Amino acid sequence: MRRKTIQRGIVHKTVQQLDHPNADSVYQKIMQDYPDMGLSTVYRNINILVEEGALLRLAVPGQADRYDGQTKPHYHFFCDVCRRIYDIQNDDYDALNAAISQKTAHHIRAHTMLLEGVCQHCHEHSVAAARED
Amino acid sequence: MRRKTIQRGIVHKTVQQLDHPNADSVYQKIMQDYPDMGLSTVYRNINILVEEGALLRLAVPGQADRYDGQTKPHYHFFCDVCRRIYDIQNDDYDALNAAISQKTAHHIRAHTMLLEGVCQHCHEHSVAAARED
DNA sequence: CTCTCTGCAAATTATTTGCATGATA
DNA sequence: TATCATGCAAATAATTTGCAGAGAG
Repeated sequence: MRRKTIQRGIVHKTVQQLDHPNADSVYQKIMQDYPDMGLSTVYRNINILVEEGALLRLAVPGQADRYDGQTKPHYHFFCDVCRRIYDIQNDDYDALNAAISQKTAHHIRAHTMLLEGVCQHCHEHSVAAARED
Repeated sequence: MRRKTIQRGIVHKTVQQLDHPNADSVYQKIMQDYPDMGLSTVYRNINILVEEGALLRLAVPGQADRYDGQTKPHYHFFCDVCRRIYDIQNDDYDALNAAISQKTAHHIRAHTMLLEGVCQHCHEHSVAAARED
């Protein structure tokens, strides 16, 4: 039987407090309040939480995996420039869902779509930079 | 000036011959015909080809990166059960593109959407297995 | 008291890098 | 012949595992 531990609760709460963190960011944050927790405990509990469906694991190109503690169905957008992950909610989520053909797959897991490109914020930055040339 | 090398051509061709391979699969395949090529040469040239846009890098959860040598715009579907990657073409590609709101992002890079779930093939298998119980 | 979980250190996997040598413009 | 690329081995980064002891049921 699997026990519910203090450490797992802390890991879960910390992932939810941060913005799509990787395992090391979670560890660093936890260290501030509980300096005795080990990195492998963070990894072990993250894996258990993902297995239980309490966290979502996001694979991003060329980086450590990120985690998401949000439980409401949504998708993700990864900005190639700032490497931030944005949640795709509501209208956009519904539109994408409607477009997914049942031919392709039997079942698309909620949450797990990852789009990739340049976010509005970074785009405006690059346009502004170009004007200065 | 970057030179065009024999090895880079071999790496490119080999990725195209295989079905969304990881770097090691590409290396193993190349070894059969060119046993003197080094693994780091495979990695180095894969990275150059990705940078040039000749290959696409796909990050999948809990595994080594996969590569795709197809240049026509398309998206991807990763089956959580068999861990195969399927290309999403034509009709489905157009429908997904139409659903992507400009609110979310300035520009979604072609090719880079990764859906995740259970493919038709694995779904039928699991239904058949359930009938036998 | 038993058995799971933890923290640490060592192991593993995927990928990158330093360097002496080989190949190409 | 000056550079750039290669192959090898060592280095690095992310993650997992083995194990002795702590803690919960």
